[in-house]
Amino acid sequence: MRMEAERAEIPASDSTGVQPLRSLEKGLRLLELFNRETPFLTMTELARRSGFHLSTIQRLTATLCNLGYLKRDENKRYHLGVKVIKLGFQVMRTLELRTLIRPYLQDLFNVVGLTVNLFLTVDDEVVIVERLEKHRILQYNLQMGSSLPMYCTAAGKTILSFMGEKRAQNYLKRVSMKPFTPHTITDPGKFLKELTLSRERGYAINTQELSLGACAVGMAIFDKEEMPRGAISLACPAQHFKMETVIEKYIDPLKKASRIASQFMGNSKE
Amino acid sequence: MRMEAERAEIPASDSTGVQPLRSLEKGLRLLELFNRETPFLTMTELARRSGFHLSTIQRLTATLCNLGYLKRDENKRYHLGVKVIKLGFQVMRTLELRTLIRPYLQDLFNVVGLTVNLFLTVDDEVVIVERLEKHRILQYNLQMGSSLPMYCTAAGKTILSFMGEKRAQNYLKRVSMKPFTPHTITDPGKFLKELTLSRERGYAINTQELSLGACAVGMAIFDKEEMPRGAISLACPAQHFKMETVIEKYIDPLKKASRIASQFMGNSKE
DNA sequence: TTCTAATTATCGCTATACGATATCTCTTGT
DNA sequence: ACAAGAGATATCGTATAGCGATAATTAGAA
Repeated sequence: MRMEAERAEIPASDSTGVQPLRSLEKGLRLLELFNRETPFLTMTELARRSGFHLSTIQRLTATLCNLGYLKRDENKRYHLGVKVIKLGFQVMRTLELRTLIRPYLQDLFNVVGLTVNLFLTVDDEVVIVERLEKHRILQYNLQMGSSLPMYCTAAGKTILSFMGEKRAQNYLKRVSMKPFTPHTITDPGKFLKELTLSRERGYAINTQELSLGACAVGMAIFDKEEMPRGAISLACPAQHFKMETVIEKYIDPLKKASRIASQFMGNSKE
Repeated sequence: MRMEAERAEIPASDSTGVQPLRSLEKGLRLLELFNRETPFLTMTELARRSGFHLSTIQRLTATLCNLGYLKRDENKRYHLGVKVIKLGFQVMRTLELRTLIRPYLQDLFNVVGLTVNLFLTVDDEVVIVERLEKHRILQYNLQMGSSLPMYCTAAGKTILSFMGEKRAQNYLKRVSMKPFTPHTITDPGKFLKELTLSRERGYAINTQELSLGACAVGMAIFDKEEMPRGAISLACPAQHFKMETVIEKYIDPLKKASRIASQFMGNSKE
């Protein structure tokens, strides 16, 4: 019975008829449990968070440790192994979009003189894939590879706004809207209203919702199916820039860059 | 029979009595096949390179695609998925040594005024875990997370020099010493001689062996078992600096930093 | 077109991964 | 110091998940 419940958490592979490999799925799920909030996890914590049987955790951790994907410290806490880094950076090299769009981002950067970010969607977050930094404003040390929530970033919000009401609502069910600053939107109703507004005008704004003193405007990037896959955002310190003037002055170059990026993703609209 | 041969490639988990999970191992092995030389691989190529049965590849790729760890382009070539990035950067955040040693690397950087790199060993390569860049000299765009061969880097050579004759020889059996420049050492015998020299003086030198115009000196970092686990290196453009004077002037601060790093790794020598 | 190579789908067998349980190792409180 | 409890390891019989073979399909090349 408990076993059934466990299985239920991993939906069957539906994209193809090939049977999915359960232990591989579980192993990767386990790796994903290590994040900013919980970089160190013990066996029982892993069991609790994953829902997997403790014996399963034993086998998974042993295997992952052997391969260098997990390490264990003297307190028997596990953390991700250095080996994972190599994979991570291999992806950065591979990402076609990133290399293709880079010169255009540089152009954008030269024109606007603000921090330029290229985001891609991963699960329920956005990951910085390219970044040209102007001002050091954030509390956080953002860099390429950093992943951020969608509900408090301009990039995430514009992406969500184009995913459709249904999907946005499901997103809100999944995540908890933890307030990063007093400006963080934590009310789902209010958030959905702003998504509508964002979709209508074609861009989303973040006013100090992730980090005090930091504002941004983001425009989505679409693939060939017209689905938002990522976004480009301009970020600036709140005290030196008025968002309205930033938008008025720079929305066109931003639009241009995001359209080019969309084209690189196979989008051919207009 | 063929099955047996396949199994033989994955040695049994020996660190603990727990049985290893074959399909998890295979899945991760598959991901590791994607590297700088071969960022895109088709199913049959994967089968060839891994030695796994084609049916196995089917299952592995399907599972990994579902989870977002692999993507497939329109030509049915697979490449690593964006999801891997998140894991990669989570490691960077987690790495204790990196955060602990950072201020000391900054000190070192201020004193020497050369590019400072912190490397950790991963498999048969060294991975840049922290980097303070002074001169833009390399052909390659090195950055945090980049992985490099050991046989043509100061960091890799000093690490190898302290791993013991036996292990160094095994290393040489595994890797092919592809020449990056005319200065790259490609003769195993000559290389082993230099390792001996490096061990005796306590540091290794790289004279344009990876990239023309780039020199470096590296010192190893040891863990509590006196095993080299990484290295700190100073890099500079060859035409503006004489290696002998660099070493004479800066070997002491470099030694100091690498000793502190060793202490952070639990090493308590002297 | 035909031939070849690669990809996708199907299936029965058995090694494999499963969960339960027992043992061992800690920490914590009395 | 000892007991109690929680957590980590080891063991084991069983069911099933993953295995390889092979067939069917598609895509390219000649």
